Amino acid sequence: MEFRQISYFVAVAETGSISAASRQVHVAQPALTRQIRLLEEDLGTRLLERHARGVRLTIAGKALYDDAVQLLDSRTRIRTRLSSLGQGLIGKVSLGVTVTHLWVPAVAELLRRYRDRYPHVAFEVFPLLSGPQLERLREDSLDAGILYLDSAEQPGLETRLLQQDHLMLAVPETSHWSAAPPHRLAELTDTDFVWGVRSISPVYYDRVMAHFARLNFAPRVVQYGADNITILSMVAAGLGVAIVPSASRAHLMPGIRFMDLPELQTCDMPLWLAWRSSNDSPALHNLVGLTDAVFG
Amino acid sequence: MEFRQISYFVAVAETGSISAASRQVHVAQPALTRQIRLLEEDLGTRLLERHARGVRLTIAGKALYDDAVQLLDSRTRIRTRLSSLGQGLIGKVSLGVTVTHLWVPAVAELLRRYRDRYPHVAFEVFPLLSGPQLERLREDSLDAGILYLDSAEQPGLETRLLQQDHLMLAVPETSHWSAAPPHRLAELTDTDFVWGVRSISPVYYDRVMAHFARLNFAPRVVQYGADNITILSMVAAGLGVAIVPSASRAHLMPGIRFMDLPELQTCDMPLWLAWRSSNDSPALHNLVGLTDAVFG
DNA sequence: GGCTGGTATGCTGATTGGCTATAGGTAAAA
DNA sequence: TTTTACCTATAGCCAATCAGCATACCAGCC
Repeated sequence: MEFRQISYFVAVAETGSISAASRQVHVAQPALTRQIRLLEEDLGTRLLERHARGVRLTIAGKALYDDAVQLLDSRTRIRTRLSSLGQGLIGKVSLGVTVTHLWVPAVAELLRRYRDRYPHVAFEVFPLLSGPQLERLREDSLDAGILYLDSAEQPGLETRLLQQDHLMLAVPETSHWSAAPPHRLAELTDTDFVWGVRSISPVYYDRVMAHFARLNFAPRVVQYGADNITILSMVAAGLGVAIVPSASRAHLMPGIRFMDLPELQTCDMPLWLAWRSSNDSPALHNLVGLTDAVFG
Repeated sequence: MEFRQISYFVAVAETGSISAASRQVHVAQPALTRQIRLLEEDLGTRLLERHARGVRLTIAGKALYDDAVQLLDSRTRIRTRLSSLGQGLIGKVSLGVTVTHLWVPAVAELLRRYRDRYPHVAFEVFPLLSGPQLERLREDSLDAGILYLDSAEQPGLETRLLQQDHLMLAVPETSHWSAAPPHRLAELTDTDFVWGVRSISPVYYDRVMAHFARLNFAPRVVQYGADNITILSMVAAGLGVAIVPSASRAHLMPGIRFMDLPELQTCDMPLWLAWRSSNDSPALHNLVGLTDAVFG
């Protein structure tokens, strides 16, 4: 039983004649006669009653017809599904984004445009910090991530620079710094700082610490926060000032003033899109393409 | 996309290696390599990542695998269904039986044995008189019938003689004939008869009438009944005597005595099994075979 | 560097599938 | 009844396809 024979048989069944079917499928009549006979021999059953004016289906032929149509349908369905999958029009793609950057307009734009353009792709966005993203990329439970990396060269990963973040200062509106912004970090020696925990995002943390070491400045930390939102909440509550990525500006939290300091702006914090080099998902590559369009 | 390629692909997917699959399907490795490549070209998608230690499925390959397995399952399912159908193990068969003969032990035995032997065939038994059976056989809404025919030769039908019925007399137990059975029909000249209506079973009716014409006997009919049961009920009620097929003996109705008369026993009433010659249903032919066994 | 276990490729022979021509059969038309 | 038209079946031939063999090539491993 081969697909060729099945489609011939369906044509014969639908036209009620081998000759008519042969014209329909653009194959000579003897070829069809033979293929039908081969099918019958293969199945061990007569499928047609041959008459002078055409053929009629036997009981077995009728039974086969329905199944045959279904088989052919299955085949075209598989074809179109694979084709859609190949173009990344269906399937699934998962993306990790640091919570901080979910609020950045360009990122939001990316998510929105992807959903608009590929509405049938199951698009899952996971709010994850850089460390967990990297882990899940490596273990293949995440297709792509928007995250901080210590280097563009990541074994087994491909990367693309999205934007260059810097650091900035976040102070409570109630603080005297709010009215009279500092110009140098040194002015903040006696100021209380809210600080991050290293474990949750070592790449970011180490980068900031390295920069501060170069500046020879050691903040007086009075409080630690688990993530950026927590830290900013504490700043808003007046617990102290904080050093945050410039992307945080998108948060628009009440009670906070963001300020740029030249010494902080020189700390480059590149934001990357990363994915496994061996990931052949077209849906993912569409996402990469769209990222180029949005950030390029 | 042909079944050969699909089954090769499934083997490759399951073994994770073209070479291993080639051993499994008993085909040389280059042939498999080529067929897989043809399949990929046909579908316009890469299905395998080739590595030194074997192959891995791509996204498209994984997607195809599930469908491919289903396709192969469908194929074997179709095969077994057609085979069962060919042996008459599944499908449907409809049989008409005259109400009178439903009670005949051999017929009941036939029905029971068919159900036992072919439990998965939808076996429908229709209580119908001979005329309607013949009609429905001709219009193909009945597979077989157990009925009276005016001749064994029926155009378009095949027949088989089941048994030779005769006629007999049915008298009420309350009748004086019950105590002193008649020996000749002539004795019944002044007796009331319950008679059948021609239209419902012309073959039977005409045969009886022809026999009576030969005997030169005209019964005094006081009442007509629509079918055999009705007629017998009237006899039981004492309305008169009746001439009935000998098969009616199986009915065992209270208040009735059946009696044989030589003149009635000479009226042959052959009971036939009949089916359309063009009916190729194996389930039907199994029924015919079983009929031979039961009645043969 | 050689070995091992895998995939890819070129060549050849066998199988298969399709085409043409034609035979044979049956139902409708003449 | 004969003829015609239309259908299926068969035979023979040719082209395309497929499988097998030998071998190249490639990557990891000792």
